[in-house]
Formats: sequence, structure tokens, C-alpha cells
Amino acid sequence: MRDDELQRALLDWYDAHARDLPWRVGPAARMRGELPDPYGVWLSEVMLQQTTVAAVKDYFLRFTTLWPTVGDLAAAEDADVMGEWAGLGYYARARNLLKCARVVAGDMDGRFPETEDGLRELPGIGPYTAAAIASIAFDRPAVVMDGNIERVMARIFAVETPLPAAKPELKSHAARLTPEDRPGCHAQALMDLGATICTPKSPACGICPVMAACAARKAGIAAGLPAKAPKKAKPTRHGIAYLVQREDGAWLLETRPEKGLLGGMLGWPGSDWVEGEPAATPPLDAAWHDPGLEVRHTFTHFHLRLSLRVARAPLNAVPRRGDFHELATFRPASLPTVMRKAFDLAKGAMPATSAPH
DNA sequence: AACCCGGGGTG
DNA sequence: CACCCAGGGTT
Repeated sequence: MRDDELQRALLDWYDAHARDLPWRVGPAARMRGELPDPYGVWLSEVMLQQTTVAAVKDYFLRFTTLWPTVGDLAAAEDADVMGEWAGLGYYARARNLLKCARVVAGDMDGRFPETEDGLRELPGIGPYTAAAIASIAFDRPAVVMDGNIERVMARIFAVETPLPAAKPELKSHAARLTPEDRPGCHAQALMDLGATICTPKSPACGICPVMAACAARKAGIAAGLPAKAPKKAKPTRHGIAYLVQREDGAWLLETRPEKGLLGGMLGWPGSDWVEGEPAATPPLDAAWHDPGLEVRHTFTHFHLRLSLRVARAPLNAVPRRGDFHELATFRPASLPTVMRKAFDLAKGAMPATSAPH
């Protein structure tokens, strides 16, 4: 199959099977050549970094309801945006999202740059996202490369070099296939194909629109591509978290430092997370109980076992760290997942009343 | 180039 | 439970 036949088969499949997603224009509008709102394309592409469509949908709808334009988002409170992002992960994305919104709204009259180079200057927009926005929102023939497209290229052209060494070769194949006409639909077709048919583990080659073009399928090696360099093991770290509730129901929380793990998010005061024995340093003086509960959570590069301590505190308690958050305004959903797990475990194990110490 | 960043899905 | 997936920023 020639490159142009492959492009045609891919686009025909996309026109017939494109998923109806909140950030896309409908089928009729797409066939008229209408382009989607750049704000929605940008927001969805940032949310989709390292994250599946299923996980992103509700967050996207919530964000666009609260903040319909980039100007609305730029004017939002930091804490509100961080709270709405809670649970989606990679929180640097949310901090960069706000920075980017404020540059676009403040310096660019609310309009995103239309070129890959211009987009690439903005916070949180790297090579993939710049190419995706230029292609999808502005109809530019940028070469879009994400993990899905790398996998599809590795298979169609049976590239057996392991990643990441294979990246230049995979990009040259993708560049050759990128059309001048409807480049955004071409890129989305490749990503949809990778997400739904040309999947990592067991690709559905039997229903693939480009099976006739796929060298890996012919050779029977599709499921094993792309080859990858071996990864290293994750260590286990230990920590202690302190959950204390005041007589009026308020919980003691602290905002974590901007940089580093869970940066800028709310969390329970506690020890550092270390591979040895964590240092116990309660955030206030109280009768602390050890309910024997442990949160297990895995981050990108380590496993965490977080041991819980619980206490009640009087109304006049003065914490050494953190601030009490009134029960009326405290939303567990605004916590990152590991902190929400700790809350769910601890709230069933709180001591009955505050006790003298 | 190597390392730092979550959370969801699969087997 | 172990393992897999996968962009941007920083150093």
C-alpha cells in the first residue's frame, strides 16, 4: 500500500468512526471544514497528557462550565483551579495551565498563537502539545508525535529499534505521512487508532483500517512493538500523616510547597517520605492515637506506605504547621488521591472526644 | 540524557 | 498485587 492510500484509508476510517468527544466539533461541522475552539483544544490536550480520554471527559466539562474562555480561566483563583484539578495527577500541569492562560489572556488578547513555534513558547506546551494545537485548531501540517503515534508508526513500518533510540526514525515516517489537507483529522485519526485498535498489549489487527499497510502484522510481531529499553525498579518509602479534627469539625491541612511532589496541593501535615524510618513530628500537641492504619499508594517512581495518626483538638488549639479548614468549606474531592485515601481511612477511626495529654 | 512528576487500567 | 502506559520541566 502506498503512503497516499494509507492516508486515505485512515481518513475514511476517521470520518466513519471518530469518537464524539466534548472538545471536538460534530461530524457535520467537521465535513464543512470547521475547526474546534483553540481554548478547548489546548485545555483538552493538556489534560490528555499522560491521561486517558475516559479520565479527562468530566474534568473537561467541569472546567469549561466554570471557565468558558481563556480569559475566565486566567481570572480564576489559583486554589479553585488546583482544587478542580485534584485527582487528575501531574499537578505541574495545572500550575502551568494557569500561567499559560494568564499570558494568552494578558499579552495576546485572548488568542492562542497559530504556529508550532509560537505555541511552544507558552508554559506547559511542549513539542507534542504545540504540534497538536497547531494541527487540530489551526489546520497546520505539524508533525504530531505522541506515544500512540509512535506505536502505530513502529508497527506499520516494523521498526524494531527500541525506544527511545527509535524516536527520530518514527518521526520521519510520521512526517512523510502528514498531509497538507486536514492535518488535524489525520493526527487525531492516528491517535484514535492507537487508543482503540492499535493498542499496546493486544492490538485488534483484524478490524484495523490499515492492516493491509502494516509490516509488523505481516511479520506477526505487532504486539511486541515498539521495543523498549528496560526500566528500573521502584523503591518503597515510608511516612507518617497526622489527621486532627477540631471540636467544631475543622480539619488541619497544609498547602504543600509549589515545587516537588503534589506541589501546590492541599495535604495532611506529616513526616518526610523516606526509605528508612520516618521522623515523627506532630503538627500540634494533642493525644495522638495510632489506629494501625496504613495508606498504600504508588507514585511515578516510588511506592509509599503512609502510616496514620489521629487526634481531636480543642477550639483554641494552635498548630505549629498548617491551618484548620472549616468543615463547611472543606471538600475531600479537592485533595490529591493519596491524601483522600488517608482521609477515607482515618475518618472511621477518629477518637471519640478530645482528651488531655 | 537523566530524572522528577499521578493515576488509571490490565492481568 | 505487579506491571504497563506516557508529555513537560528541570538539571
